[in-house]
Amino acid sequence: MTERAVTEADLNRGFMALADPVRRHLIARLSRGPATVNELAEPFPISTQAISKHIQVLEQAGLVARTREAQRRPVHLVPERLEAMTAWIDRYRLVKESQFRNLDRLLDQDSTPGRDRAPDTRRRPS
Amino acid sequence: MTERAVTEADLNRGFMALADPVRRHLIARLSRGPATVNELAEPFPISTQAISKHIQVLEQAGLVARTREAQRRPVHLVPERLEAMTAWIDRYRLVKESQFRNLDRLLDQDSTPGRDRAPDTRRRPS
DNA sequence: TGGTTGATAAACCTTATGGTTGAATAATGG
DNA sequence: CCATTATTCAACCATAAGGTTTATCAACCA
Repeated sequence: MTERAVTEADLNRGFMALADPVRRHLIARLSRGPATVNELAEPFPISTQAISKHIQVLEQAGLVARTREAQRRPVHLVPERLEAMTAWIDRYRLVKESQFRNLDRLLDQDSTPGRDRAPDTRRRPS
Repeated sequence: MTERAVTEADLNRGFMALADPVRRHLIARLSRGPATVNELAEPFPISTQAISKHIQVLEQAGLVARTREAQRRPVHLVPERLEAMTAWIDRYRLVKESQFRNLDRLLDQDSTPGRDRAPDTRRRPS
């Protein structure tokens, strides 16, 4: 079924697509079923053209697809790319707190012999 | 435990942060343990200042945090925000194929489903 | 056929992003 | 103190992102 590998560019476009709140709302709406551009645009205070552009962004990210229904172009969700994105995140989100604890040791073996621990002199907020 | 709710702006910054391949590589590197800015910058063909800015983006997204170790500012991963992002995606990626099958029926009955609210998510003016 | 509906295209504007270089800041170690 | 190391700040530049408005395309229907 054309299981093309997810590229870096796919992740760029995928995460960029989800970085916009309008597009996240569109995803949420489409998770309840397909909708046309006008239907999707209705709740938003921006123009239909802007929504159309958002849908193009989602489509190029592989998150949605469009079909043809008379004059309308119903949009529906394509969940596979979302799965690939969670798969990416899940590789890195399972980090143990102990890695933070290893901080001093990791830095010590680098170059500096400073055994005395650093005082908590974080930069003063301006 | 400082369990502040994840806001829309948090998701904006979080997904935007992951939309850049350099920052994703930084996340991958940091998932293996903390590192300083110079260490993080070393594999990349761009300036250390650029990496520093990337780290600031990740920090403002809540994905990493910095401590102080002598002159160095070791960076470590903060996995909680990544978890929140997968949680967001997981709400919508579990879409049945049947929803696509319902396409024609949904469009025929001219229903405008789920008019819950109009989210005003316009880009904020300066 | 021609009008209406649904959606996109094109041109444009403003702001954000990601990079650069050069200078400044902070802490360490002679 | 002073030089060195690590990092950030500041100014600048090119391009992309998100919005607008106007115009165009495509398909239905009266």
